Amino acid sequence: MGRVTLKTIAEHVGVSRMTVSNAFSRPDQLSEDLRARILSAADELGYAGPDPAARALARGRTGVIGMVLTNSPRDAFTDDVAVGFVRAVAGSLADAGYSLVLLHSSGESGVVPARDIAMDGAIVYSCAPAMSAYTALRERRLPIVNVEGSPLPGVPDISIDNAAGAYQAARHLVELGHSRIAVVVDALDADNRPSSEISLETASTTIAARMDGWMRALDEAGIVPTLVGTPALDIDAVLRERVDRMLDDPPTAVLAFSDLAALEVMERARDRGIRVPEQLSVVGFDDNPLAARVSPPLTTVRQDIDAKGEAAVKALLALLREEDAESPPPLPTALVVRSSTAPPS
Amino acid sequence: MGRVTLKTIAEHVGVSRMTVSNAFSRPDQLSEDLRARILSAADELGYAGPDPAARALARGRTGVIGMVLTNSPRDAFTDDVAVGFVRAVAGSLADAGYSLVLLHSSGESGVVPARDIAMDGAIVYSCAPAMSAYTALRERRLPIVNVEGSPLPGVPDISIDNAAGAYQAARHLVELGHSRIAVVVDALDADNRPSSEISLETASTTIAARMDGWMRALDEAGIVPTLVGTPALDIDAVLRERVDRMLDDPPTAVLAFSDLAALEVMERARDRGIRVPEQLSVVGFDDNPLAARVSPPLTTVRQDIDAKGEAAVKALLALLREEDAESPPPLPTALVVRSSTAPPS
DNA sequence: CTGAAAGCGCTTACAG
DNA sequence: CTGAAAGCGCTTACAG
Repeated sequence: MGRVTLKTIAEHVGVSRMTVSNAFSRPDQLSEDLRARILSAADELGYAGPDPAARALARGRTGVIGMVLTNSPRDAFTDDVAVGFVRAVAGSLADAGYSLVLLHSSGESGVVPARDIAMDGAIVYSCAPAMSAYTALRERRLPIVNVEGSPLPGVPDISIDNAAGAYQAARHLVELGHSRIAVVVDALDADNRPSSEISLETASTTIAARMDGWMRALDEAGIVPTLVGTPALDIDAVLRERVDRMLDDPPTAVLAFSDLAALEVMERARDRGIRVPEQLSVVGFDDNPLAARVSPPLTTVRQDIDAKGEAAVKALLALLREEDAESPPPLPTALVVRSSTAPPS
Repeated sequence: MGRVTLKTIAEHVGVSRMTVSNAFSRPDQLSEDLRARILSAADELGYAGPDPAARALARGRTGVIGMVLTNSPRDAFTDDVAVGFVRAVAGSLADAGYSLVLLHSSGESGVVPARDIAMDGAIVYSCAPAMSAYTALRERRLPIVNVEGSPLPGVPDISIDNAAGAYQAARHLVELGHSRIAVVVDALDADNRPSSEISLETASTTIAARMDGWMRALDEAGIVPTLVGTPALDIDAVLRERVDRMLDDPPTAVLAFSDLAALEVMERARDRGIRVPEQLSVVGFDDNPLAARVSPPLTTVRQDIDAKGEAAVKALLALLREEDAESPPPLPTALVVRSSTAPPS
C-alpha cells in the first residue's frame, strides 16, 4: 500500500494534509476532537509522525549539532579528556533538545560528513583551522564554535586559561626548589634543546598558551628549561624516544603538556630506575581521571571539562538564536598537588 | 542576494539545474570541461555543495545512523565499557561512510530524537524493549540492530556469550575451593536471599544469561549462592547498602555482574577491613580498562568490545542493503585471572 | 552529453 | 477552526 504520509492520513480522515500536519506540529491550530481523530487514524495506519528529513527541509532545521574531534572518533575516544568533553556536550545539547552527531574526517568512503551531513551547527574541538572538516563547515556558513583551537574571526572561542594553569604548575616546581627543568610538549619539533633556541611558531594556540605560562614562571626564576617536543600529536614512538633521551641526563623536574604525556614520562623513568618524585618531579595537565589513580598520584592542572562542554553549547545556542558571537572569558584552572612532585634531592 | 542553490549556479553558468546537480553527484554524466566550469562558478558564488537536508529527502537516505544508549549520554559516557562500544561503532561506521548520532531519551524539551531525527538506521545498546526511544524507532520501521538487549522478532541481536563467560567465572571460584559464594546482580530485586528463593523473571537477557552460567557451575558443585540484587541499574545507593549488608556475614567469594559492581564490593570490603583476596575473592565481568589498574587487579571475564561494535555495524549495514536480518553467533569471552581471587583461607 | 518533468514529504504564511 | 497555494533544494528516471 506504499508509504504512509500526511496525505494517506488526510484522505483516510477526510481533511487536508495541512490539517494533519497541524495535528502533529501545531496542536493549538485545531480542535481537540479532530486532533484525536487524526492521531488515532495515524496510529491505525502505522504512521510514526512526520518524516524528519522532509521536515528538516521544510523547516530549515534538523535538531542535530555536529562535533568534529581532532582525530578519528577511534582515537579521540581513547582519551578520557575528549570523552569527558563529548559527554558534557551531548548532555547539554540534550537538555536543549538537540542531538549530537560525530563528524569523522573524510575517509576512503568519499563521504565528507562535515560537508554532507544535515545539521544546524557544529562544535570544533581542538582542531587546526586548516583541517578539512573545519574548512567544509565554514564553507557551509554553519554556526560554529571553536574549542581549544586557534581563534578565527567570527567564530566564538571556548578555552580554559591555559597560560594561568601552566604558570601555576611551573611556579609550583620553582617553589619546591627545582632549577633543572624539562618541558615536554607536542606539536613542536623541539628535540631536546634549550628553550632559548626554539621558535614556537608551529605550536597550537593551546600549547602556545601553556608555553607562555610555563616560561613566564621559569623566566621569573631565571631558569632556562630543556624543551622536549614531538612533531605532531604523536604521543607514541617519537615522544617515547625523546623522553628517553632526555632521561639520559635527567632534569630534576618535568612539566608535561598533558597527563598522558606525564604518565609516559613516569613510565620511562620507572623503566630506568629513576624514582618519582624523589629523583624526578612530574607535573601534568588536564586532571585526566587517570591522574588520581596512577602511582604515585599525579600533580596536575585541573580544568573543568563539564564547564567547557556547557560553555561550548551555550555559545552555539546563542549563535543559533542569531545572537552575538562572543567568546566568553577563559575558564579557570587549578593546580592539584598530589604525590608526583617533591623538592629536588 | 539570497541563498545560493543549484538554480543560482545553473543560471550563472547557463545550464539547467540537473546538470549542476550532476556536476556534484554524478560526475560521469557530463564533460570534464563543463563540470570544471560549473565547479568554479559554484566556488565563486560560495556554494559548498548540495544541501544535505534536501538531498536526504530526495535520495531517501541521510548517511546518519543513530545509537540509543541505556541511559542519558551523560550516564553512558561514565562507563568505559559503553564508551568503548560507542568508539568501536563510530569507527566502523566511519569506515563505511556513515556518521553516528547519539539519541538521548526524550527530555523536557519535548523532542524525541528517536522519532524526530532523520537517519537511516539505528543501534540499540542494552535497552529494554519497552524503552520509549526503542519503541519510536520500531514504529518508524527503521532498520535496527539490538545489542545486549532482549531479542525481538525481526531485530538482529548482537551479544557476547554471557552464559559461557559466567560459567567460567563461577567454575574458577569452585576450583579454588570456594563454597560460600554471593552473586551480585542488577535489575533484580534479590535483596540478599538464597538463590533458591528468587525468581529471575525481571532480569534483562544479559543478566539472565550470566545468571544461567553462574548457576550452572554452582549447581554442578552443589552450591547455593546468596543473591544480592538491585532493583534497577542503580549502582549507587541501593547496591552499596545491600553489599554492605552481605558483608555482615561475608561469603568467601563474590561473583559480580560487572567490574564496576565488583569494584564496589572491593571498596566496601576494604572499608570493613576484609582483605581481598585473602578473606574475600571477587570476580567481575567485562574487563573494564579499570580492572587491570585497581589494586588488587581484578579477575574478570573479558569481552571484545571492538568486535561487538564491528558486529553491530556489520549487521546493520546488511540490513541497509536489505539482506537477511540474521543474528550472528554470540561473541566469545575469556576468563582473565588476576589477583582478586585466591583459595579461601 | 544535456534537460524537461515529476516527485521526495513536509511546513509556512495567508485567506476564508 | 480549516484548507489552497507556494515553496524548502535536491534527485531520479527518462527522453532527446
